[in-house]
Amino acid sequence: MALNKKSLFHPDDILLSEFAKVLGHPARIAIIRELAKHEECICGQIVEVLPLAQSTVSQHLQELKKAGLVQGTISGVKSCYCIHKENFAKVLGLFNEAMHDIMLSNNKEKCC
Amino acid sequence: MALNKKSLFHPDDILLSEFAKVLGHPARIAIIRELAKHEECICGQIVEVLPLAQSTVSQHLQELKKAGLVQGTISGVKSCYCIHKENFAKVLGLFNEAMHDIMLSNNKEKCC
DNA sequence: ATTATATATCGCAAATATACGATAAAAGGA
DNA sequence: TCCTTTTATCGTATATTTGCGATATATAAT
Repeated sequence: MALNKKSLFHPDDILLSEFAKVLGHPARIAIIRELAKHEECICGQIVEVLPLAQSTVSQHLQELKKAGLVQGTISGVKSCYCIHKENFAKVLGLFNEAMHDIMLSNNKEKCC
Repeated sequence: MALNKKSLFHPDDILLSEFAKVLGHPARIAIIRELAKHEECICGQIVEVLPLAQSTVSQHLQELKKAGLVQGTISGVKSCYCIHKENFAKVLGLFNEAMHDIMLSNNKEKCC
């Protein structure tokens, strides 16, 4: 690869691709789903649900956090995570907007 | 990594993550946008628009094709691509459904 | 027939991601 | 205080992705 070309793209495309990328692993989809499922924010509970080692789950959580889709606080020995709804809604909105634009694009019929 | 754990996840999560993954690179977002922008299906035109070598663009196109989001036919020397709207709409629909469920999940207030 | 053009594929190098075990850190309980 | 529990981080191995140049292939043009 030599150099990372990602910065050469349009910021909008970078933003959307980063949102997509972080959801581009089944473990992270599963984590988000698990967080959505429970009132209480989960912590080590997620580890039990996923077929992955604790350290790996922790890494996935960090990535979701870094992307702003999840927030977490330490409460005692445990760590509490939940979906960062504000951020999530915002980026999801941008994503949907972009996808919507694409879907009603003007290549009416099958072109190829 | 040793073994690929992806198959241990729920098929739904795998499907969604694969959709997200293929959109997880700015070049592929840009390609989709470019395809949506023009009536005519683009081919080498995409190469001109992107800051990447022709072979790299071709690879990204193949990935989009493999994921079913794009279709392409050869017309003469040129190659014509367009968005596979049917597939795209279907997977996007599933994705939106899942995201929607997540957004109206029951962790009412900030939990952490 | 030769040449030019357009695209796909191959082979490789480098970057990133995935995964785990080991270990660190920090709080709670004995 | 010492031990246990919970989570984060480090180091490392391996897998995957990204990217390019070189090359193959196939059509079009001369």
